[in-house]
Amino acid sequence: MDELDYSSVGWTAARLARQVEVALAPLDLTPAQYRMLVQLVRGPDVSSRLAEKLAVSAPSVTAVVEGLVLRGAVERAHSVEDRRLIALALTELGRTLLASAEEALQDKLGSIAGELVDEASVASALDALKLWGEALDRARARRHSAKPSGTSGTGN
Amino acid sequence: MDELDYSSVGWTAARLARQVEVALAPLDLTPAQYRMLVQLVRGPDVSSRLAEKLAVSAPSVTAVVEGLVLRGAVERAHSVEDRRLIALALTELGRTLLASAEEALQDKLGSIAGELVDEASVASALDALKLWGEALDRARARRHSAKPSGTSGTGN
DNA sequence: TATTGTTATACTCTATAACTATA
DNA sequence: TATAGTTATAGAGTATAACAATA
Repeated sequence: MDELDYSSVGWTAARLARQVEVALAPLDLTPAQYRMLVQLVRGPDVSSRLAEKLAVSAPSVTAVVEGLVLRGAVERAHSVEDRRLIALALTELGRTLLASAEEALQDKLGSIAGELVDEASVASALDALKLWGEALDRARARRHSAKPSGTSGTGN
Repeated sequence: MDELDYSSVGWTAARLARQVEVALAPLDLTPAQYRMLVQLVRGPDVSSRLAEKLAVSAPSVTAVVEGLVLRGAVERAHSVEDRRLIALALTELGRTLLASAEEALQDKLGSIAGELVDEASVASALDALKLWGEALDRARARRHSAKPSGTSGTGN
């Protein structure tokens, strides 16, 4: 009961990553920008927490957000309580952009999944990806609860 | 029988992509370099075909390969028949590097999958990712057989 | 002093356009 | 002329280190 085969998991994830990139390109959206939009559609947040959640450095957040702000998809708002904090929030345009991105991704990944022979396989592939989503959520939760200043660097 | 839920497929793929990046970073390896190594371990190939297979432009291949050549992981060899062609091949160091990368990816993705409650779910998640690998193979085959000069640009 | 966010800097990937070498 | 690959150029994401503003 312990013969789990991880042999191609990295390769497959890396290939899927490239397809995500390809699917978003026509929208002039990068994977990093897409991840930021998804994170923000769940509600406004501050830069430092976004860095944690997205597993990137603080300067990366600044850079990615800057592009989205220039594009009118995200707005910055200084906190009145602690003026060091800057809340980031999606604009309506940002929501529209995200919706387009989701559609593009579903089209692309859907057409890939559609290559599978039977619909049961397709459903299985989709379900499993949902399992990965669940696992990612838990791994993230553990990362943050473990210690605000993780075991190594940004904790990734 | 047609209620497939694609709602979170893009998001999950995008998050997995970042984790791949994070896992490879300690090896000073990027996802693009990793994909190149995997492609080359299957046998030497020429730049133009690699561009197709990896779904990137020709100059991208040049850039990624250049880094790997400088590092001693890949070697270039002019073809004697058609001197325009340059076969790219992994060196022993390249194979070692790839092995390390696979290990790092399996560790990282394994620890994420390990967050799932029961082992059956973990097995299911791994199996499903294998399904995606299969789907990606078929989509690639279709892309190439369709037409050497695809429907749009490089075919992505 | 500690924290939040940005700026400075450097490197890689990506693409398009232009160029070289070969066919 | 057409093809394979590179070079030129530009834009974006990433990181670390240094800095500013605020606490």
